[in-house]
Amino acid sequence: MNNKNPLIILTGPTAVGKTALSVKLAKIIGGEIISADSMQVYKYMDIGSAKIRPEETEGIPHHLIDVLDPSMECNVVTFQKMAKICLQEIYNRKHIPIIVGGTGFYIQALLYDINFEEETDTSECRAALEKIATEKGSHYLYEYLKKIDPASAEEIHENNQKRVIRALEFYETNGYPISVHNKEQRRKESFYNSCYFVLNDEREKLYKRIDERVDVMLKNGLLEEVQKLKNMGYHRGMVSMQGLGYKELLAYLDGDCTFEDAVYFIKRDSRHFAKRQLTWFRREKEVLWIDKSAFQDQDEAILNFILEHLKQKGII
RNA sequence: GGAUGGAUUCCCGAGUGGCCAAAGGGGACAGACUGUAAAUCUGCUGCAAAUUGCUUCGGUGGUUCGAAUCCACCUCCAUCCA
Repeated sequence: MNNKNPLIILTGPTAVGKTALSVKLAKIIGGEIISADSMQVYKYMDIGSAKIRPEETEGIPHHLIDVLDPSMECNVVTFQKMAKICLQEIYNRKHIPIIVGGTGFYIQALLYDINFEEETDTSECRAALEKIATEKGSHYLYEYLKKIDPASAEEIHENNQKRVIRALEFYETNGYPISVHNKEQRRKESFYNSCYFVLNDEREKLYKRIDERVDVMLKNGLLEEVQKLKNMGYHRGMVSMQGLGYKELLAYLDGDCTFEDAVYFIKRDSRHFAKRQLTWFRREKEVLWIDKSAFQDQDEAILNFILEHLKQKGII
């Protein structure tokens, strides 16, 4: 048998219907939900991040939602740390953890227990590199990367300044190339006895649902929510305000585009985001795809499929 | 009824005789991703095949060695004058 701890992952592109399904699943198997969502971690960002409402949880514990102030910066490492603590507590309660959310990178970090080097504050180093980039151009930085870490330079496109800077930053704070670190971490096997489900639907239906959901969010007061955040002092420079729906509406409120444009951008970028999520999940190993249309959108049938696999794995 | 402007590849839009399957943008599609990941970045987009061939620029004819580009007529759209 398997002496690894059980872990269920239920993910999929934005707006497929993860949340509703996850609550049903949790009720059946006695699970607790850990959100793997880079925006739902933040407080006050309720409508735009499609956060579950208290009355919808039906008593199922939800973790890592509303835990950070939007002025803080959430990243994979902080997520991983918080999630591991949650997991331990859930195991202590003899419950089964269900990871629900669309941030593939966060899920990966947790599932493979990727080891991130302990780094002290790198913001100074990063700022210095960003300064060089604006002064001397990103090409200059890329040439530098070629010298100190040719393997990374090979993989990272010159135009991808953020990742070039991160590779440089890693080298300067840890003293060895990030490509070496990544190579080691890539070899890892799943740390848990896991079942990784990706809920998906026909592209056309998914896109339609995304567009409609944006309209619903607007109707439910998304603009007011963003205005409130703006009034509280949160601004576009913050990581939290990079979220879909937030950055566009902030641009509108700052007078950089019309309201119609902002809505158009939110819808379009959400669709693009869904595509990127799908690309990510396709690359993950041992993923169980759930095509909603193959189940005629019947939650019961989908749940049976899930339960079947959980039994096979000995999780339930 | 008259005058003028326009109709370009999925969309917007450049192109005004050869260097044009046609700039650029958008969308669509595909991909990368290991401390910003709802971020950031890349590729691709007429059809079929090794260098090539075939079908495209509202329609039909014409001029020309050669036309998306010039001419004629027609259709539709926009604005203006009646």
